[in-house]
Amino acid sequence: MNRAFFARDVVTVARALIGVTLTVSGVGGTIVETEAYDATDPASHSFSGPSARNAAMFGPAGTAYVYRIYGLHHCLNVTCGEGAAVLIRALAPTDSIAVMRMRRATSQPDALLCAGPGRLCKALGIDLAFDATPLDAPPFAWRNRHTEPLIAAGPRIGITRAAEVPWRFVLQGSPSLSRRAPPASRA
DNA sequence: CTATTGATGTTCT
DNA sequence: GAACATCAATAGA
Repeated sequence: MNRAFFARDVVTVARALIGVTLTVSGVGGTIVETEAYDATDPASHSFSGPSARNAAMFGPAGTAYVYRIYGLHHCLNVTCGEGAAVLIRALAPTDSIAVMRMRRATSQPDALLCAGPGRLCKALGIDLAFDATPLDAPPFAWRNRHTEPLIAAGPRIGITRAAEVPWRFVLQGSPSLSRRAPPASRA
């Protein structure tokens, strides 16, 4: 993935990331769930303008936006410029699964090691030190998908404002989603 | 299987 | 103070 890949419409990027494989220092998997947020969106951290926390969202496309949520967990986004970003919500583990299992300290099946934004960050070792760092350079690495995935769209998870906007995208049928696929699917 | 609750700290009003 | 792009453990059907 190069910088131009991320510097597009945020919904386009959110859909284009499904099926792409992301690793951090060689640990990771295939992206199966994303959500789009932009500056005109009441649910977005960027809606009320720049702040100390969301500065990365207003920086260049192709950087990480990492924030702490509920005091306990982290969430990873890829920025698309102009206050827009895609939240990476779930991966299907493929690379260095043993490392992810150790970091997560769980007996859950492999498929669930990165099934959720907080779980994903813990498995990949992502914390606030990664905020505002470039995504087109180590430790980040990307592998393009080679076939067009079957994507379903639905409402985003865990928000209260703009709760009906269908900007959550999932790889249909994946066992690694943070929740089941939305009922209404759209290609 | 679904529903509920506690943990925990930063950001925003 | 309240809200928060969450998770794991527990209780009940």
